[in-house]
Formats: sequence, C-alpha cells, structure tokens
Amino acid sequence: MKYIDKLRISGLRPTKQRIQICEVLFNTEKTFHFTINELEQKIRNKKGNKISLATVYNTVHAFEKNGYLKRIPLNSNQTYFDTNVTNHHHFYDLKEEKLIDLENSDVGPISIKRKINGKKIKSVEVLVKLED
Amino acid sequence: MKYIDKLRISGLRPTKQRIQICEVLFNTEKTFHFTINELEQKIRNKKGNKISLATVYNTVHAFEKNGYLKRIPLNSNQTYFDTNVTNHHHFYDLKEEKLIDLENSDVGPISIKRKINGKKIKSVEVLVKLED
DNA sequence: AGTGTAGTTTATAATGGTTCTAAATAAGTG
DNA sequence: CACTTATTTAGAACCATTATAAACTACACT
Repeated sequence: MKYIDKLRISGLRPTKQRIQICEVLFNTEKTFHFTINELEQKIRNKKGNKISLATVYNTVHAFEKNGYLKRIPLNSNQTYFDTNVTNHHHFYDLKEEKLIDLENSDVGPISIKRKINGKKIKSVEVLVKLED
Repeated sequence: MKYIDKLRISGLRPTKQRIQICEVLFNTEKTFHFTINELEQKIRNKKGNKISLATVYNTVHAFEKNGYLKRIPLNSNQTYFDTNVTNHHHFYDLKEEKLIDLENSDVGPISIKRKINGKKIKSVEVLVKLED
C-alpha cells in the first residue's frame, strides 16, 4: 500500500481511517479543493462507510501540518483546503463561490520590495476575485 | 458633522450609533485592521458607552457594502476588516498573528495571464506570510 | 502470541463567531 | 403632530470547529 509509507514517514500510524482518507484525497489524477464537510460526504459516497467527523478534522489537520494539504486563505465561513500543495494561486468566482486554480505560470513574478526585520517570507499567495 | 453626509449619500440614516462608529473607524490619521470584537471594545473605551454587538455587525456590513471598509482574505476564525480601502496587500506574521500593510508600491506589478470566459477581474490581493 | 503503552477513533458536548428574530425605538416625511 | 419605514437591541439560534474522555488499535517488547 503506497499510503502506508507516506503516513509512517510523518510519524502517523497507518490506520484504516487515514488510509481511506488518503485514497479519497490523493488517488486522483487532478488536485482539488474541498471543505471538511465536502470531504466527509465524499468519503461516505466513495467508500460506502462513514468516518467520524472528529477524525476527518484530526486527519486533515495532521496532513496539513505534514505538508500534504494546504489551507487556502479566503473569507468564508468554512475553511477550504487544497490537495495541490505546489506554489500556485487562485481565482475566486464571487458569484459561483468557487475556487479555480491559477498555475504558477499564469501569474507573472511577484516582487516584494519591503522587508520586515527578523522575519522571512514563508509564502506569497495571490487571490484574484472574479465578477461577471 | 462630516459623517452625516457620508452616511446619507449611501442611503444610511445618520443615527447616533453609526456616527459614533464612523468616529472610531475614520477619525484617525492612520488606517487600521480590526475584528468586530476589537471594534466593539474600541467603541466602549473611546466613547465610554456600548453599542449592541448586532448593531456593530450591521453597521460594519453596511459600510463594507458601500465601500468604506474592506474584508481581508485570510484564514482565521474571525473576520478581519481594513479601513484602508485602497488597492494594497498584506503581510501576515504567523507568529504574532498580526497583519501589516504592504503599500501598493511595495509590490511589483502583478500580471494575470489567464482569462476566464465571461468573468472579469474585480481585485487582486496578495498575502505574504511571514515566519521567523 | 500475550502484554503494556502510547496513539487513534469516536460520539457527544462545549465553544465562539456570526446571523436571525421580533419587539422597542428613532428618523424622515407630509 | 401623525405616520411610515429604518434602525437598534437583547437574546436566541446557527453552525463550523475544537475539546473531552472513554473505547479501541497499532506496535514494541518480551
């Protein structure tokens, strides 16, 4: 099982639940965005069984901490996650309330000319809001 | 009173509460970031009286709709607003959990090379996360 | 294989920011 | 002043998320 090593490397025991969540999140051709609730639905549909909501939260947070998932900065009542952890940006369609990936090559280089003493830049994220 | 006209122009009746909120938000040299709770505290301290939390929410949302305030896209359990409604970007200090303004001139021009059919760009917002 | 320990899952409760409700109050209009 | 409509308010409701604590499971060690 390919996910067992992935989990072990991060010090996470390869439990049935975590492997199932891996299969839903990472066994796809395309990366995607999701909320915790959407993920829980997806697990229920794809695997035909249910994983406790608390476990879904725990697992997603563990995956985020280990760099397998990214949180998308966005104003919403729900938190959006992204299975695409490479450097990239997002369109946000205000009408449809949908996120669309912007490949890194879709956005020109961004230069930040200001420095803050003692701090270094961890990430630069661009959100492009779309209207009709 | 300078805020009465501002309110009237937007079709908002210039009530005592709205004027007091204007004074706290806009009667300052520098713009600033705030959450609803911080604003409510500030009103209590500066004006010595209290405005119902519901009214603070209503007013901030009304001001946002009329372009007097901007919501900052950021992952947080609380919503952050900005009294600086000009085009600009933000640092987010992960350790201190603090926002810092980036002047527009601090960020080089950003070119978005991809188009979405039927949609136009409303805004481009950059969030630069800082770590130690 | 059996045992012990630490990690994990789970249902459920608690938390906390935000929104809703409906009654009281205030502003604008004639 | 009388009337209509907007606004304020306290409190309830909502809902995503986090905490709790008991049951369960993985794993290391004999």
